[in-house]
Amino acid sequence: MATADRRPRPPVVRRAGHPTILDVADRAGVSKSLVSLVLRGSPRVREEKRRAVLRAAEQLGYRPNAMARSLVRQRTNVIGVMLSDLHNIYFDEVVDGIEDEALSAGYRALINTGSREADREWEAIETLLQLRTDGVILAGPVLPAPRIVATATSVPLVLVARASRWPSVDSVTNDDRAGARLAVDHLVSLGHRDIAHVDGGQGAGAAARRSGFLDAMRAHGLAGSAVVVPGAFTEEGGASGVDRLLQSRRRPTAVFVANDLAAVGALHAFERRGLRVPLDVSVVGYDNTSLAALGHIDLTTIDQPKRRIGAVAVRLLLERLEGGRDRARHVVVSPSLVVRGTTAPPSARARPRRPAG
Amino acid sequence: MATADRRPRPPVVRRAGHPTILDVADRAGVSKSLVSLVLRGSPRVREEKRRAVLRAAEQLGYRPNAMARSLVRQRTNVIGVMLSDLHNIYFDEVVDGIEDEALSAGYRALINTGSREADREWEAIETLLQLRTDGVILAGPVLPAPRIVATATSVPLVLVARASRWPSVDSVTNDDRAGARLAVDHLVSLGHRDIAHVDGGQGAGAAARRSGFLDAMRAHGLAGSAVVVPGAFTEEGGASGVDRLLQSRRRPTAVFVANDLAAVGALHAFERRGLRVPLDVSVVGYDNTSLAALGHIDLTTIDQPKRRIGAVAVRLLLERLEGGRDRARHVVVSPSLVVRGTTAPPSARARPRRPAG
DNA sequence: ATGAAAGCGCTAACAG
DNA sequence: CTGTTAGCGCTTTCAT
Repeated sequence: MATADRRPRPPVVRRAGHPTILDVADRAGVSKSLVSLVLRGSPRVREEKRRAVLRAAEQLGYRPNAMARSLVRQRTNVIGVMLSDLHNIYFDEVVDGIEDEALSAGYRALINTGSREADREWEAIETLLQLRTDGVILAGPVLPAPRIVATATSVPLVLVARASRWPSVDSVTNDDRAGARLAVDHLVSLGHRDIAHVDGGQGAGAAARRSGFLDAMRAHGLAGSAVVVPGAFTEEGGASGVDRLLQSRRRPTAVFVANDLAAVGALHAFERRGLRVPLDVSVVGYDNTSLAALGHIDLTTIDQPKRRIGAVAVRLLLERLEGGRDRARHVVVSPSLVVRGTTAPPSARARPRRPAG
Repeated sequence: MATADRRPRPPVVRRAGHPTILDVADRAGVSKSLVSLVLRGSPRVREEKRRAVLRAAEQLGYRPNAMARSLVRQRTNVIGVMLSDLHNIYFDEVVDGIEDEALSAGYRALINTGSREADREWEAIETLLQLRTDGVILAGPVLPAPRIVATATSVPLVLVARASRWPSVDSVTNDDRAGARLAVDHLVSLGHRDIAHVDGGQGAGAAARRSGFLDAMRAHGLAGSAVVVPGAFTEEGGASGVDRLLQSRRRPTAVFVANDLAAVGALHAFERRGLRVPLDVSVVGYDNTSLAALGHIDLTTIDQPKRRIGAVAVRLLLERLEGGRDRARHVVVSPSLVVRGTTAPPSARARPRRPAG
């Protein structure tokens, strides 16, 4: 009756670690297959045994081993997210969108960060891939494009917030040119004509926002007064851009800054020079991060539908994973204007007051 | 010679998926054991074969399957991080600390978020555990304590930024009472006597900061003028706290707010009433998040050594994992004062100006 | 120095 | 409806 002696030695002693499906089977007095069936909610198990299994699992504190399962299933049901920079609050909401969408499709999202360094980004991605996540979302990578393209050939991958000039890689981005246009239109409609742009340097989308700005100014017949100064997607970048602006002969009445953080830097730079926003000068940011919404900052800005961007990224992944899509897709979502307190019509400006210090 | 026919049918066709160690072995003309040895850098392999294996792996684009490896090794070398709230910038730096320390110990940190909801937190933890991460760090959980305690008995777990009253659970926190004292000492040394505290409600550490504030005031013989109004760890919480404060007969000359975000809300509330900071009133925050450091905000605050907190959390985990520690440890780190632009000596205050609107 | 074989914990046919 | 069996990809004795 006992088949035990066919195997070298049936281990009598249980490992110290987690209980396995076998422990549950023993305790419930059934085979491990039965346990597997019950645990996965198969309908064709006798109620009696089902309960026995469930009880045994409960008592043992059984917790399925996802690795073992994934190993045989050949899929993990997890989506890996390589978050280049945890400190960039822009991505907070994108990740929210990713998680919600993933969850409702039966996937989990696991995040690994890259500290905005190419090497660490790569390690993060590699970790995710070795874990065999079913797909990978790259949120704002600084990684050189060729590596991304190469990776994308072997695993479903979508790029977020970084336009891919490589048509083979899925991506979802916002329309930066359109966003810049919204900013300019808003300022022009308030009556501004001397509008400057503090750009985002090499940052993702910066080039498009810059040219969008110039196009829009041109469209309004304002090409002559359009000024662009170099900046960056940082507080410091916005501040130094404004400093440069204030050195020039003709001070703009409004400034469109490449993103919210830089806009806050700009705010501070104006403040330091004794210029009041929006009385003396109007400021528009980009992204509509939580920073812009703070009452103390109250920044007029261009909103990106960040949660939706995240959700779409997941959709794209699922299309490949479950829909068998093959051709790359590039989704571009529309930004919109959010008017807050840093923009107003240009006024007869008071002579700039020098701060006390 | 061929042993092939012992197996039902040696699969001639390779799966579509990733190449395996076996593919590499075939290509290099060695056994899979040899490949395993080479890949793990064993010294006792003939140079010739080693190179053959490496080349084959390279050509195939072989990527080890971490799940398969972990399954047999019985450890994953990953530390799971349950991040309750991705939007709380306080944790950005803590996670930096976690990652650095983990990396230098040969571990990877994988993040799963909880959206500050108990249920989702639990799912996040469960996911991590089913993945068999070697240990788990809970960053700011809102989860009911009993579950945490129960989990901690079956897997190395450390709590961050939430003091555990359950001595069995490792934790690392900052000394909130000491921090509150630093804030009060600073304000008193500037000459303030009428100091109020906008508290953090039910938030983690709020109670300790509150009582720390009261103790410190008492120590300065200022118990009589110490006022505490309810608030929360949110912008709104800080603003409403200040609103309440301004309704009372005697306006304080300085306010210690429960955290930076709330302090920014307080800043705005004062601003709305036409009160200037720090001319009319001084404000101190807590945490020294990146928000406080923005030039436009420039908040005096209490710094928590956030990266170190993260690093210590990993250390605690490793002590259990590799050092076999058994008794729980509770590490408390010291906060420090960071003076910026929102605090100044109290002045003969101008009568509060009402804003135009 | 290298290969054969036995699993790690689980799922999935495939019998009965 | 339930148990048997053969792996998933990899590590690890144990022989050779």
